[in-house]
Amino acid sequence: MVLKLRVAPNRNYFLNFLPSLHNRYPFSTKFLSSSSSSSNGLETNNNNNKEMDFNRLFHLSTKTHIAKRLHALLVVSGEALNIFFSTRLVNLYANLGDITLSRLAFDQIPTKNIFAWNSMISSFVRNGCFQNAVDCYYQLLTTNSSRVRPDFFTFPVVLKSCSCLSDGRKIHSWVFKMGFGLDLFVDASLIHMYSRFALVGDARKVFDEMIVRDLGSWNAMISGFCQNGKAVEALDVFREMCIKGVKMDSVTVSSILPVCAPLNDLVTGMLIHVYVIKHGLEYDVYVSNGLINMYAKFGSLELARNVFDQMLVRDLVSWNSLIAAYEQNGDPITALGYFIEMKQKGFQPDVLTLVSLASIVSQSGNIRSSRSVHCFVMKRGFIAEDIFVGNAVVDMYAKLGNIDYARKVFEVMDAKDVISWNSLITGYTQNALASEAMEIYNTMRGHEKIVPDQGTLVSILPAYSHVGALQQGMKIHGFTIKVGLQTDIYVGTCLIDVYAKCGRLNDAMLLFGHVPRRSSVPWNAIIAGHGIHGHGEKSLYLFEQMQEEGVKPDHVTFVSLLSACSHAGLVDKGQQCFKLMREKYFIEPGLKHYGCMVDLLGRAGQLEMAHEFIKNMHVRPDASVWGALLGACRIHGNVELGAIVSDRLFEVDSENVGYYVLLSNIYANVGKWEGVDKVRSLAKNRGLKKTPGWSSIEVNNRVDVFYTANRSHPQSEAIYKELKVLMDKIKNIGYVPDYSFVLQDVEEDEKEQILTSHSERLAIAFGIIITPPKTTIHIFKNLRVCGDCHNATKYISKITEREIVVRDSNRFHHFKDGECSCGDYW
DNA sequence: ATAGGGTTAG
Repeated sequence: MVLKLRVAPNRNYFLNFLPSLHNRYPFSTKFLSSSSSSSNGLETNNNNNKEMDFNRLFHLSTKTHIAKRLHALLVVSGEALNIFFSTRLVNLYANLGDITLSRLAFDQIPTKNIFAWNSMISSFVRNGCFQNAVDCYYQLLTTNSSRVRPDFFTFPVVLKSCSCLSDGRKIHSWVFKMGFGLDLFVDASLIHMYSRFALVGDARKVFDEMIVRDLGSWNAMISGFCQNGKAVEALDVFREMCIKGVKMDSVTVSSILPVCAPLNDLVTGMLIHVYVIKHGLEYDVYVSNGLINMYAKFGSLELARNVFDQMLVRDLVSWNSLIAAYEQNGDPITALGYFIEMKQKGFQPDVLTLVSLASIVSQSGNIRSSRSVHCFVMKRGFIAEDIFVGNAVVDMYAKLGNIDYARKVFEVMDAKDVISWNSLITGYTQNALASEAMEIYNTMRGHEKIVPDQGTLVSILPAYSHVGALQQGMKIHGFTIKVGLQTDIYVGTCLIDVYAKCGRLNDAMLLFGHVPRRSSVPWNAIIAGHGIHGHGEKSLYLFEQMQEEGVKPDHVTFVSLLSACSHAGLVDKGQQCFKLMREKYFIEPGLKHYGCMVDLLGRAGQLEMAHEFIKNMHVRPDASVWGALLGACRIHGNVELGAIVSDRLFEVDSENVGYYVLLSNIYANVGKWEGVDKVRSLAKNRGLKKTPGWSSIEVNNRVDVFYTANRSHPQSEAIYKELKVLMDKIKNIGYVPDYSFVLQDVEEDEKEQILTSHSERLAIAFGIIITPPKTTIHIFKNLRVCGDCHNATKYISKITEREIVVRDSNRFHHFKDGECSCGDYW
């Protein structure tokens, strides 16, 4: 049967009559020779309409299998060798995303002209095969035919595919030698290429040497600056372009929009939006996506959402941008809603979606969802491939407090950059695992390629503050000066915190004088620093000064301030601050503020008032609030209220051993041993173990740690001997052991032994042995300092004529000449 | 039949 094509074939013809051909292989020359004469061959109408018919077929080929049938048809009709059609096939397959077939079609062309070469090269580029594109270009250069030379069309594509700078420079010199340098397209590509390798200077040089420029040239230069973070230069070129009367288009707009936020220039952004609406550019997805991102960065979620709603066509970037907009503005619930909607609309999440998703999960604190995100990411192998996703997952687990998982993911990642390390270090610091943070930081310093940045310092410094590692902190201080980060407010603030928490308040103050202080961040640190040293009046003074300098206090400022008041016993001032916070600065108190207030009233002995205060709270009190009141009950020996409070406390947190210890303290203090037993068995039944108390001291760049009643330290014997001598001496001048701090119901001499082996005393004795006379001793204790140790230390400071600075989990105690800076109020 | 310049991240 012979088919005669009297009319141009349509889509149905294509689909219904050609499957057998397609199955037999589109490129076979055997098939070609047999088909031109034999039974199942096709005859095309050999008239002048032939080309038009194939043109239609090219247009109809929207899927690879249809394209293959067209290819087969070309073969059987003897047109496969036609250079026009075969070149179009190369492009057709490439546009359908099948670069292998495209390449095959190209290879089948016996005599390739420059059109064919250009098509092949650009096909590679369109499919992201940049190396193949460059290889193909070099192949073109070495081809025998002297007629086939690169032309104006060749260079733009090749430049786009340069994966390294040396290729780019080589091609630039070719362009120059062959005289293609004055072409608008070629020059725009050169500008683009140099910008991609962060050589904006070279790009600018090409731009400046251009005699004629079109919109594409301006766009290339503007985007070159934008993508290298040179926002000001980008806007300058943009303005110059406007002055020259060149009208911007959607490409200009989508390049320039991302620099509005870094420049904090919402006005320019909105003016561009107006222009966009006026010229109907909003129907371009790039433009609308750019607008969504810009508004999101300014926190204008409604405007971002408006742009999104008005879009006729949305792509993955639109969805990602909207999801990230809500996620980054602290609304994970809405963000998650859009993620679900996006999936319902059939969009496949990509790496950027997952980065947002990980943050959504950590913000909403949902541990179960974190597992599914992790699985999702693993299934696609993203963790190994994409540093961004891996880091986001590490960060997610760290923020959820699941630091072991964070560590596991970190270790599975193939490639790690400085952010990966920072995320893990921050994870450890924020979960109060300072020594692990320090260990990771030290490992990181072992990798030469990883250079610590601002984020690294901000992640490790709080660990040093936490354990009082002054010398390590000072090392970092030196480093910041070396790399020019000493004026960075975040690093500066962390250093202020380190000095303050290591007992060097003067140094902290000195540093405060050198850090830019227009933001509340350094103020909060220095106010808190004075607070933990018991200098409440100074904190209040600094707060006054802050207001005078026009710096707006935030909720952290008030936490620092209120806790400063509570440490110094400034009850009235504290209450005034609390009032000021709400009435002048319209800050609603959070749990931390309430906790400070309860602490403030409770320590001052206003237990009932504190209790009333809790009852009137606007939010549900958590363990820290009840814990503050329980602590006050301990100080003032109020057993009845203590029992009531602990009931409330164990309702919200039954896991924290510290509170059981506190309650048993209250009972032990008044000799109610049955109460002590009850609490102890309660804690035991719940499987809780007492946190071991330890104290540390940093001498000569090393930190020695002492555990209560432990004799494993190499100088243990000398330490206990020294303690014996000290105890005898201070008893002579009036020290009387206070056995109420001993929880065990044992004989008196045993009680004294227990008190003497408290970790802070071991550390102090060690300090006295190892440092020269009259040196100040700095001790760090992980729990609160024991009342009897506090008393003993006062006497020790007197007889040894030493200053002893003890930092416990709550505040500082400066012992000097038989007195403590806290005035026994803590 | 072939060409340049564009949006999202930890």
